[in-house]
Amino acid sequence: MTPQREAVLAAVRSSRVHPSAEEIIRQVRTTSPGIGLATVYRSLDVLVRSGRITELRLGDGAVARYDGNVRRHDHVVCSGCERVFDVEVDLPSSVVSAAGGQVDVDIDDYDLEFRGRCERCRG
Amino acid sequence: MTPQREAVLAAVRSSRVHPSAEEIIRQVRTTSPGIGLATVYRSLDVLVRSGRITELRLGDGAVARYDGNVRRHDHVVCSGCERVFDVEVDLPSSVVSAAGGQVDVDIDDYDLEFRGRCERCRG
DNA sequence: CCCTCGTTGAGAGTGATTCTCACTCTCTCC
DNA sequence: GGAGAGAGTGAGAATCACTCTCAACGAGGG
Ligand SMILES: [Mn+2]
Ligand SMILES: [Mn+2]
Ligand SMILES: [Zn+2]
Ligand SMILES: [Zn+2]
Repeated sequence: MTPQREAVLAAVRSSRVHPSAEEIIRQVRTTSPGIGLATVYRSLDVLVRSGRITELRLGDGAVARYDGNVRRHDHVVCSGCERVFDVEVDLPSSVVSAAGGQVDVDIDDYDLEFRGRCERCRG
Repeated sequence: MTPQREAVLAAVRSSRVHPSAEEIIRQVRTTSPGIGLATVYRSLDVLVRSGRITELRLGDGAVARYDGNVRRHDHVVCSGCERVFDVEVDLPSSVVSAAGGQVDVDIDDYDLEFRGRCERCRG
């Protein structure tokens, strides 16, 4: 762990919005102004690989978002403003085994993403 | 519907592999050799907007994949070979309402993606 | 025929991410 | 208290999947 990686990790952990790389870079540069773009992307990769953060591809998948909460949880994405909210729901294991019963794949994980309109985007 | 759009639709519908744009282009060019890249992307966009096909962002989300099956169903992705399989599971509506109860968002849809290793990639 | 307009194909452009490379640190190990 | 090795860095070029621009085309209605 280098100072740059610590700074990136701190930025991801302290954010509540599932930030994109660009948002992370802006945040990190407030305290480490000289950090390079490539270093931030490399740090994110190192942190994801080591399980300290999670990478999310939500919505149209155009940009990666990062999550400092590595406990299993799911997300709700507003289709208006694209904000991402955390939810903790539990998918009955019968659903997972039903899926596993239909294809010859050992399922070991899943991602569940809900979509809808938030209160601001409803009106 | 122009001949190009028909050709793209036919290619997506006849594929069983949730093809990417590149795979679709290759297939379409076997019967319509002159079709342009931009036309294929535009056709895919038209077909998605009109609800005749679905766009999927699976796995790392780097490339879009398309699905001629527009009935609601879910997918299992092999983390070894990245092949995509269809499954029909039903998510209890209590799970959706549990999610909706935790955030102020009117949830109207969800995507559920399972991950695991297929029989080929296990050994 | 002739106009209009939606569509097309080629190629340039875009945006997020990744790669390359010269340079700098931080460790050993004399 | 250097010397060398190796990991890590920042700048900028490169990549990749798409998206845009634009001149040309082509069906359909006067
Ligand atoms: Mn989260
Ligand atoms: Mn499918
Ligand atoms: Zn919203
Ligand atoms: Zn496989």
